[in-house]
Amino acid sequence: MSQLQSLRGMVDLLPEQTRHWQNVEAVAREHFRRAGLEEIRTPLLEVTDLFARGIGEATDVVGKEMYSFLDRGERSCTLRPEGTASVVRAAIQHGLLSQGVQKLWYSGPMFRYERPQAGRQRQFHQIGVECLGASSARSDVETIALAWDLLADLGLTGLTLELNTLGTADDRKAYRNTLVSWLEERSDQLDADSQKRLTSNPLRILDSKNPTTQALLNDAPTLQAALSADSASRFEEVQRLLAQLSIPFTHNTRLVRGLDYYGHTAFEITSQQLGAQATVCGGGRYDGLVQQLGGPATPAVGWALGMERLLLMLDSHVNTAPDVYLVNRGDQAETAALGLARALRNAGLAVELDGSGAAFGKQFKRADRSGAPLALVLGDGEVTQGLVRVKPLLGEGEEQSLPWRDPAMDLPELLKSLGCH
RNA sequence: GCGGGCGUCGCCAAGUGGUUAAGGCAGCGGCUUGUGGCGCCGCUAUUCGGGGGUUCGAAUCCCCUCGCUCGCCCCA
Repeated sequence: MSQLQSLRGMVDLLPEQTRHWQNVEAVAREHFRRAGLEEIRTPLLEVTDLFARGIGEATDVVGKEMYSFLDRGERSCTLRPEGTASVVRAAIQHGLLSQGVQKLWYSGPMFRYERPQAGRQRQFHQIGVECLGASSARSDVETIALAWDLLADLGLTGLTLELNTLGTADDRKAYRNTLVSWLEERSDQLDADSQKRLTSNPLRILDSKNPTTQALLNDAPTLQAALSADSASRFEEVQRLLAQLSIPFTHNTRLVRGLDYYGHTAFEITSQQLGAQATVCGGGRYDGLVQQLGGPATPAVGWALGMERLLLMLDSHVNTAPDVYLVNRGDQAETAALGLARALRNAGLAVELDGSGAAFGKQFKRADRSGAPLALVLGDGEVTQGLVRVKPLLGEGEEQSLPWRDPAMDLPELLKSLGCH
């Protein structure tokens, strides 16, 4: 293929898509504003060590999916594969954590070197929320509710909130041992992948998609049973508060997280519409991360949602029709139209200026297709008379001629008739 | 990293060894410098993702390669 094209898994967003993106971003921003969150923007490129220490050396994300390279100063750099580590790094670096609870949101591209498929790209985009410094079950639920309400407001239906607790690091360690010994006795019934995970990452076996493995797991010991009393009652509280807010959820005891920093509350919001990559939003509590990255012990909870996956589910129609379509033809008219379009735009109208100089008939066809409710018609005749014709395009309605000679002088009347103030 | 499916114009798509590569949509021009959503006419692929091979002859068969796509894995 000699044609230049984008790198595998790196996708262009054309106008047809960017309209939808902007819509989602605007709704999200509004929800964040109401919830008292502020935006943080961090670099796309970070020191590799940040992710190795933050996400976990043993995870797939760090182990085989990062875009890492040496820069000209021989530093190992990595294109961020997720947002949380960077946000935490920035909060530590700038002393934000000594200024009370930090409620932050971010959005932007993330990079993971994976085989692309439905809902999965190498450059993908997340919108995320991090709440640093809050430890209560209430803050977990407030954070979850923010995600839930945002998705609902975007018009998404058929979503499931899956909830679980991962307990404390000690809880997981204890559970890991019981699970491994239980599974080892039955390792002949496990699929090949899961047998491998028995040593590398046993908890991942819980969310295996292999049906026979899943069937086997029905009788396996649960993390639930291995929970300390504190962890268990904390989880009870989270569930109670969600019920209080009438947010439906299912307790999925097999829900685990791929990133090492999660503990206690973990959740995913999933949809059947998405194919294999069903999770549109995922997150949870990560009380140990800040300290692990060299900051003060700070409890935290957050989530991230995948823009591409979200947009796969959205079939909204965004109206991009201009307010008026300016039909113009003739030497004087074409010059005058340029000035009129500019003046109207500066007054706040969306004006599509036909630049073709084509026959009036052609221009009217385009005016119709543009979806504009009104056409303004300017020919040399109008210009000499100091007029512009205003013609309704949708339905019937009278065409009228309005005076227009100089934008600064005559615009108010014209605008008024166009429905502007 | 492993498996399946697919690659003909910006989009959809016919063609499955015989040679001028259908058609539709969109676009552009014209009928129509003066009123549209309709209609009619014309233009828009020296080429079938790329390279090599078989053949008198290839978009059609073979090999390699690139890409897309779906699933595993992983995750948002």
